[in-house]
Amino acid sequence: MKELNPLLHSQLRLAVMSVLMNVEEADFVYLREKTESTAGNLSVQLDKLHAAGYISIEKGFVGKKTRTVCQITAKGRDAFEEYVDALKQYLNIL
Amino acid sequence: MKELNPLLHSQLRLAVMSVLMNVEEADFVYLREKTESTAGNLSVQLDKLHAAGYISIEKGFVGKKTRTVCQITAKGRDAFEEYVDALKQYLNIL
DNA sequence: ATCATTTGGTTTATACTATAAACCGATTTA
DNA sequence: TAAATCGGTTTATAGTATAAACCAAATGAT
Repeated sequence: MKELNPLLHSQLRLAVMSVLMNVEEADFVYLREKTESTAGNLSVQLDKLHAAGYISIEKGFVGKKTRTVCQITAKGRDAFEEYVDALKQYLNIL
Repeated sequence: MKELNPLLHSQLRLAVMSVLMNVEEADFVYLREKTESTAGNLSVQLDKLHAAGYISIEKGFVGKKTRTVCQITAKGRDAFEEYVDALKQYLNIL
């Protein structure tokens, strides 16, 4: 049986990736609201996705406020699709 | 966003449930081979599924050898289907 | 007959993970 | 000025997955 990429087999990271698959970019606040997660948890999981090269993270400013913008990378896209394929084996459906 | 049932959101438990969804019953050895897991890990995860009421476990004999037979329960079936539905949200593939 | 190996598991130790609480510096509001 | 809010990060902790170590019974080898 194919392995389920453990980096993606996590509720919050999967939710983040799912959002980023369907949008050009998303900032920290938007992701926190969309995934209904706490800022702490989100921060940690974004770091892991970034460390894996699955997303890019850019910190900038809007006026005087910081803004953290995330995008999925090509590698992240591939990994997500592979994860979905592997999952299909486990579910025997979809 | 719907929660992903943490009892099912585990690689091995999900694999076990997936097998049991498609077969009338399965014994320990078959599950170990089919899921390519170690006996220790499988034993622990079967207990958890049993404790949750998702599977039944019957220990008997074939000749002089012990045989542990598992079956998915109605509750397990429901939980599995709900898990799949929730997952679809995360994967955006309705 | 006895020693070693295999079979079918269970228990236990460990390393990893997810998560929220606590925190921080800057900014806005009172 | 003080207090509350915003946008996060760091850290402490509980929970989880996993394999290693173990066990008792059965089988195989000498």
